Amino acid sequence: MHCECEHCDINNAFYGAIKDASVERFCEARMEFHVPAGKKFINQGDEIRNFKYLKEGLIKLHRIDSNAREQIISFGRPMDFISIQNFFSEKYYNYSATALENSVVCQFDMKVINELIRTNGEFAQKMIQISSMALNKTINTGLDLIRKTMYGKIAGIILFFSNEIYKSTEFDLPVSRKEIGQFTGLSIETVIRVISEFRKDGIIKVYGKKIEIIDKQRLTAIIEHS
Amino acid sequence: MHCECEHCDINNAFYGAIKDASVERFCEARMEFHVPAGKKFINQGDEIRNFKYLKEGLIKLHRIDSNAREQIISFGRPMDFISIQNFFSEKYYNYSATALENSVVCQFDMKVINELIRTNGEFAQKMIQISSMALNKTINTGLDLIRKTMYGKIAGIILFFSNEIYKSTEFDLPVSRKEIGQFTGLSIETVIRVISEFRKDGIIKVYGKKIEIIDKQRLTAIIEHS
DNA sequence: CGCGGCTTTGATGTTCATCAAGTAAAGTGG
DNA sequence: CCACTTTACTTGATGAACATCAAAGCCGCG
Repeated sequence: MHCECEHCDINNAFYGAIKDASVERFCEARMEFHVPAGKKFINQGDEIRNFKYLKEGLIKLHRIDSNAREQIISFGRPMDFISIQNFFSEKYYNYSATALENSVVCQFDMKVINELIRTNGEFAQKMIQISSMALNKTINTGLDLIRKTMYGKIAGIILFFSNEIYKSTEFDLPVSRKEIGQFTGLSIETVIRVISEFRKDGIIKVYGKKIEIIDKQRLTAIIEHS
Repeated sequence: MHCECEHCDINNAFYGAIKDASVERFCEARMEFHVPAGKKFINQGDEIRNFKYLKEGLIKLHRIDSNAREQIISFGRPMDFISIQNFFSEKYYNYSATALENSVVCQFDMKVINELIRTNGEFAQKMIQISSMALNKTINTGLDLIRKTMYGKIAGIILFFSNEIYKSTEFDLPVSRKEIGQFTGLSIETVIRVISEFRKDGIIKVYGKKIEIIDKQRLTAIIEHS
């Protein structure tokens, strides 16, 4: 049987550490499945049985906070490791994962990953590096969210989708106003009001979910000085 | 030469993975130094040359945010890995570290750590686990801080020092009102006002830096419901 | 059709920052 | 040792940032 992993993007970026024979083993332990937009595929409280990463699509990681409010932790893109957050330190997921767009998820048995870490030093190093990057990113985005005003927060998430996800000044928002609120910590109404103000000020154009950025420089300035 | 690491707390919790001969090597690569309270021993922008952990004392990790404001990221306790945050993914520190109490820091050369990860699977696994726990903790405390009201935030930090650091209902705050503001995202005046209110309501007693918790239950309730 | 969820706008009130002013404590130089 | 600055702390007054409540339009879906 031919192994598809050899041609996978992930392989080049990450499994480069795994040589020849190991790739075969890895491949066999792999399972790939499609998740339609809107479907939740990890439930907060689920036992962690395997290691998942996102091959294609867009997802959100979210949880119920101590006040029983839904809260979005982060967005996941292709190449992101979905399970990294507490895979190695907890027994149960303390967050849920839901697809925002049709997505493809790959997963491996825990044992295979753990064995690789123990037996393949290069692999272990890569893993630590990725975990470290994730921590770093989380700290930065988290800390930034604390201090910014509502304008800075909304400008930030618009530019995030524009720059990081869609690489275009015109795109369909993959999240509802409510979800933007859940991510930024703002109420729905505040989210809507800020978006409306940006529209009235000619910074963006809005057609329902569709956003067109008119004055990117001003959006950036709002973030900086907020 | 006799190796002191054998009797170090850290050794039991972490270096248990390192057997016999390796401990010697580890020990030789180790450097230990004292940091007096108030002294900054890592500067944001410094090159990362070695791996540090806190042996004794209390420190803060802090940074200058995008608005040139000082911001406290987290507090570090004995057994905490100071360098974990971006040791494995960045070349320069993106945060500073300052001692809040007289502290003792141990450090190792990067090469030794990296070599151990590559050659000692068990060590690598421990490292990933610790990194994962740090990420997990950061996410939880960070996300919690976003949503809470000023009462919840202040109650939270008081209970943090009481429960996690000093294990007592009576202790000297190791941070100024200003630093509490830098950690919680509140202004100094707000911090002071909330502390005053807690005092007037008979929840705590305050003598300058000294805090005595009178009604712990109520403090906890404030956090929960805030 | 009617129902529920998402969106929008307005009115109102709470939470919090900022400005201003003053006190206390602690170091600094003569 | 005292005048002197500096730093931490405190309180009040004011306004800005934001949540909440209420009402209504829109849209997809059974």
